[in-house]
Amino acid sequence: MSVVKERRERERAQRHQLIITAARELAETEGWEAVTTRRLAERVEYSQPVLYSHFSGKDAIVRAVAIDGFGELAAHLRRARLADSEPRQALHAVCRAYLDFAIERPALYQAMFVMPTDVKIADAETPQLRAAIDEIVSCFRPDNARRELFAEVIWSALHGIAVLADSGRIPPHRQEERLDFLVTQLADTPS
Amino acid sequence: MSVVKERRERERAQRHQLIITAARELAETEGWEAVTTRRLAERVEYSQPVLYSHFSGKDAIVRAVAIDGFGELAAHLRRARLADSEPRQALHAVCRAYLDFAIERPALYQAMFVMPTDVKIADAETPQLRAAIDEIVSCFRPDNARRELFAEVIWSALHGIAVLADSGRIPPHRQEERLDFLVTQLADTPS
DNA sequence: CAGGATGTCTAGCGTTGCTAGAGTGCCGTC
DNA sequence: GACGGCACTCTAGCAACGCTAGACATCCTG
Repeated sequence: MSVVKERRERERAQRHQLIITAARELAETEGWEAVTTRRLAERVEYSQPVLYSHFSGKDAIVRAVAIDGFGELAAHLRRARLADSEPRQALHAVCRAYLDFAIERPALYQAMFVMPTDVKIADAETPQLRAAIDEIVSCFRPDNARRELFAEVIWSALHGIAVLADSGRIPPHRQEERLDFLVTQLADTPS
Repeated sequence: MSVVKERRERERAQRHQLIITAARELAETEGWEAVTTRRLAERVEYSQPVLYSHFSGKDAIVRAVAIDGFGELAAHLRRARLADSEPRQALHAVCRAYLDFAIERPALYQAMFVMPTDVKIADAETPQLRAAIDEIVSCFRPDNARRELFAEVIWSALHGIAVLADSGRIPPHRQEERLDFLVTQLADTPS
């Protein structure tokens, strides 16, 4: 492979990422309804069709943003978990980190978890998402046979709290109180 | 007011509801992305502009469907709660009823809780939604000072379980197990 | 230096939510 | 009972959307 081709591919990869970050920034500042292919193309200073040489369509761009987000979420949760060694506090820290992540990047969080994408099971298909959830699982002892189930329920609760607060359906204050209650009740498990 | 005018208004109210139910049926059979103003107009056998004489726009139609859903959800939960007199079992029954509702009418549930509407705080503005949530609150003893908070967290968890299962992010089987765990852990509260 | 492949752009298609203005028919008044 | 006016509905069209075809330019290869 020639040197030129390598450079081309490198530039292409850069532009690929540029599109993703541009879409994300546009969504974070003006909301996803403002992310149109025209505005996005203008933002990356190319014409519309180049978007389609990188992604199969707009949905694929949103999905790419979401996958980026999964990786960041996993890192964010891992950092929180390792900061506290006590398992009980670790769960608390991870849960708080999850809610912080959702609240500080609402648009990114939407792309990851509420917008209609076909990112399915939190498993092999998207290892970053699997890794993020595993951070919750890891807060329980390895010999806990039901820790997978516990993590699913805690994740669900966190997700519910995040989206219902974001849409104003539950009052945004008292999030800390809700978090305390959730962890207190779900942390000490019978088994 | 003349008799004719009354009849007109009655017919108009009927058509109003016809639009709402048509939108809902279309969404439930083909998904919300298939609900366009043209298809909806064709379905109610009128031209597009009549929709705008009833609703300010498509969003308002979705919101009307959602509000209808809130009322149904409230009735559904109330029925479940009153079937069991034991408070502990009542909470279990209400939670199961909530998940059933979400799973059996996914499109309606989406309009109510995931699509971007400006239905805000679960309070005065939309009494039907408030009534639905109060069914969860009512599962706790009136002298429980924190029952409002408990209900919010349980609602959040139920919502999370519902949407993550619907989008295939957590395996759809074992919903019963998750429900059991949730109720067992959150039902007996310290206070 | 020509030929071909690669890559980008202009232009446009079909569909979307929504609206203006024409047309129609029904009502209440004299 | 004819008529003027009003309420109502429809046809037609706008701007913006996601997406694509085909022309044009640019660069590497033989």
